[in-house]
Amino acid sequence: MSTSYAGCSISIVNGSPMALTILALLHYKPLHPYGVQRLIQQWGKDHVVNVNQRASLYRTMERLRAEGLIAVRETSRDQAYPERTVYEITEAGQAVARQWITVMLGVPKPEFPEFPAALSNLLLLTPQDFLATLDRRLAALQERVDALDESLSREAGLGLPRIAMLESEYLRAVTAAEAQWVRSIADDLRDNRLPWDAETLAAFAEDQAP
Amino acid sequence: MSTSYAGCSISIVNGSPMALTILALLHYKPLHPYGVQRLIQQWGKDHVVNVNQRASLYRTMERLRAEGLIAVRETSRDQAYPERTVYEITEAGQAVARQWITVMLGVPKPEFPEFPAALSNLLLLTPQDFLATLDRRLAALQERVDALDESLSREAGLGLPRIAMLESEYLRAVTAAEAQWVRSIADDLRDNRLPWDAETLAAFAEDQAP
DNA sequence: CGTAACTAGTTGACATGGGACTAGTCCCGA
DNA sequence: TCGGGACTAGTCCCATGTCAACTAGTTACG
Repeated sequence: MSTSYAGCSISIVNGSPMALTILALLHYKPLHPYGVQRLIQQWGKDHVVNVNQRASLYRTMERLRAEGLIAVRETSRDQAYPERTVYEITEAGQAVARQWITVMLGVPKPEFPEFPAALSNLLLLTPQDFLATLDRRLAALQERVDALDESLSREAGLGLPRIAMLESEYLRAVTAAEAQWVRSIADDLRDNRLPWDAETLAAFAEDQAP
Repeated sequence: MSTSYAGCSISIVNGSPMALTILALLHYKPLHPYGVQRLIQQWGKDHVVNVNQRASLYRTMERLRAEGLIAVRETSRDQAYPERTVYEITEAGQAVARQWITVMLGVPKPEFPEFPAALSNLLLLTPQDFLATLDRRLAALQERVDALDESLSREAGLGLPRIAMLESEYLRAVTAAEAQWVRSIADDLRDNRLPWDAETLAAFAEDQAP
């Protein structure tokens, strides 16, 4: 499951938050899938990895095993509990994890979030509806920022070093920026600094694609 | 394909950038799938909707048709070209589009981008590697901001009203915020304001999960 | 003692994204 | 005039991710 280009063999499996986090946790100690889930929740990382739906978790770990990045250490049956398969990371897994994290950090991935897509189809709404909706979003964003601030100061209170909180710091920064932008647009709209001429737009559309 | 709660029937199909954009374009005029793709590219919206892979486009339109949000207007065969199926929006489609856009604007969707996930597993890297990687990301982000600035000023030059450029404005704002954060972290790291004590972290991990 | 919540893992349906492939048409230059 | 490259239009497969439900045993609580 790997191709080689010019002698440099690269793994085909592409990184994902889920897969990287699993490798990182197994780097720390061998675990069974459910243990991975609990650790992620315990360390409060469930804001960066979607681990609430276990389906992806089990599927991803099976995939990593098939690729040889992790290996079964033991399958222990604790009384009548379902069988737990404990995995450990392989050397290949350690190398790939380092490779993935480098790419994920260094290359911003083009993503297609819903909000800008909705923004580009504003003509379907009235300015009044738009304004009300922006206010709803703003409130939700503000809540998120507050929650991040709280968890940041809680973790700082525990004496955690700053590098251990960078992901929350980052999320806080971009969420706050989004909130600020939304607020400025809402203000412009309220004060009539954002002319809403549906006709001009329609005319442009006619022009461009007859 | 719809459930009703307390008499208020809501559609099961959940919105997506792709689906909303299709409905919006068909609201403007009937089109066949390939025409939708061209129109999106022509209007420069391919930064907010991933339309380069046609597979999703055809699948989504088939789904919308099955749900009754769009309908086949005609299937015309232009000489020896493959058969083109032209779709038009239905009344249900218009209502659902308005509903979707309200939700997509008003409710920030929890997303799990790669960057924070990678940030939370920094221990796999050396500070030197991390710094080099941040610089790569910063350069890429700066390029994006420049490209957005350029397209904004080009569109403004054409006389397009500001509401027609909100999505680029938004992307510019959040991308610039991300770039600024990355730069500040890189600077802190360079000036040793970001202590990198792997041992302290490991000790914490031991404490929390024995 | 019963029921609710937790532990663990599984399954199926469905959506998205990337890449490749077919197959015909049109244009441009050697 | 012939061949290559670009465009038109649609299809298929694979990998991955998300949601929701289902099983089935365990612990806790009233």
